[in-house]
Amino acid sequence: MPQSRTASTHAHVKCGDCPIRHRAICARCEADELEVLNSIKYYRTFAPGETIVWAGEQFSFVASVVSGVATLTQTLEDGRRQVVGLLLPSDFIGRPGRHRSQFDVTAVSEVTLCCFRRDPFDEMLQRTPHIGERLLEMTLDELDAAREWMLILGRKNAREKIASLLVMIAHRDAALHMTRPSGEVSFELPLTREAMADYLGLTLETVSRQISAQRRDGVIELEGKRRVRVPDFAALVAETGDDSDGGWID
Amino acid sequence: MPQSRTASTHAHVKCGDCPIRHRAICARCEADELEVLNSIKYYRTFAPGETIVWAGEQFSFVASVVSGVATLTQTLEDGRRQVVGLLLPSDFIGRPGRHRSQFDVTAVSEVTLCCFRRDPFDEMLQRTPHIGERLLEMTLDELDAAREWMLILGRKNAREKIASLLVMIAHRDAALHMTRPSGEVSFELPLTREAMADYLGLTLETVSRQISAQRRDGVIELEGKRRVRVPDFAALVAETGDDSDGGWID
DNA sequence: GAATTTCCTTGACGCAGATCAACAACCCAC
DNA sequence: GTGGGTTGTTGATCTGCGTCAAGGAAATTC
Repeated sequence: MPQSRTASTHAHVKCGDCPIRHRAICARCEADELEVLNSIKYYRTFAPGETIVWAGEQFSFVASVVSGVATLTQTLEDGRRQVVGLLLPSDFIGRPGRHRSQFDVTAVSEVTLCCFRRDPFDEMLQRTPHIGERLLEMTLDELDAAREWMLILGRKNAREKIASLLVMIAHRDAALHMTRPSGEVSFELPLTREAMADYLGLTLETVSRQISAQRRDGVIELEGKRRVRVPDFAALVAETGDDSDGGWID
Repeated sequence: MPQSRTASTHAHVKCGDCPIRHRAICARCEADELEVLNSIKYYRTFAPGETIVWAGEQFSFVASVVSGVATLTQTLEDGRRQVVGLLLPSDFIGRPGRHRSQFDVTAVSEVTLCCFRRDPFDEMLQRTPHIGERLLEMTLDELDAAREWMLILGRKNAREKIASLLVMIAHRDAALHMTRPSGEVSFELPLTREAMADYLGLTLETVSRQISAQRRDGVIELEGKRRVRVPDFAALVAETGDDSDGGWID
């Protein structure tokens, strides 16, 4: 896995009531644009399992995830499903010039979005080239993440896949508190066994078995079904088959 | 697979001696910028198997592929390898703000690049926002392609994977002549069996067996080892397991 | 608090694809 | 020509994970 990524050099806008920072909007534009942002935004909440956008659907807004977890999925005609992206708080939905979604966007937990109406947002983009640059940067991060996931899907065995997923979630979780995971780590698993399976190209039974195996081997501990405690993060990373812990970014 | 993608609405620059169109550079800027482009470009050729950029290496240029085929690859510490992207003629290497490659870029056949020196290219980008928009658009195309490939890697069986690869190559091949594949189609396979395996998350033996099987079943015909004739393209598409032939773009 | 539903775990078994191995076809060097 | 390297094909065998099946734990509904 790539060791170091281009670190983002500037902070991101925190607007109005959102507890997250809007990564799409660079801080250099903050003073001028926050007012515009606040005037065109509204919140929407989706229940677990609810579809946020269907594949092929035109979407009338762009949005940041404020809380909750959503997935991007593709489905084969016979129902086989693949999660191709996770949307966690501060992730962005919708792109300029992409008026239709390529994938189903589905809420996994209860999801709150901070939506911006499309047309005014696009206008703001025209006037504010920094935001376009920031969007390109975020898109490149997503592209890197997708390509890392291709390695996981194509070449790792079930045990390595589970470890890789846990490491990724731990990284994303730590990033929210501006830290990096190390030593003892503990986090919430935001996905069902089935969603994990769909992300990793496995069946839910295999996911369950591998989690049990890692638990037996002392690599992880479970508190309930969803809370994971990792006594030694380096040991979990060693299970991934990578030569480093990857550079999962904010 | 996504059915229709955002079609690019404008043509792309054909500069100097390059037989390809530079997709990164939008035609609206052509008049002003062609001169700059031609003043900062040079050609480089790489032999089959030669590494163009190592993962983690700083690169001093951005480039378009003029001829030949290159791969983006990732390798696990024990040598398992995954191709995470194909670079075909007119594809672009390097991104603003991404000064290091995340992946190994390797020539598969003899590859000629049209390189632009990095600093003047970045300056031109500053002055010409259209190019930035075009780069974002291309990056989004790559992201969509990567996510489609995640479905192939995670959820398709060997036979469907082979069919999907052949369909993709046929689409890319046809796009060079501004057509879409249909009816009888014939094209060159630019990859070895091993490279195909590394792209599809299979072994080379399985690739060979599945190609033989499709040949036995009359879905494809081989002329030599590398030239493929598809008597009925729709029949090949039906082998992919998708509900449509996907929208592989230019 | 009983019934239903959702989510998870574990076992038994089979198969698609990996692995190991032999060989064929073709290239280039000399 | 001959020899050696690269690439591709095919067969035999093994195995990791999918499939099918049963049941447990916890939340939700009535």
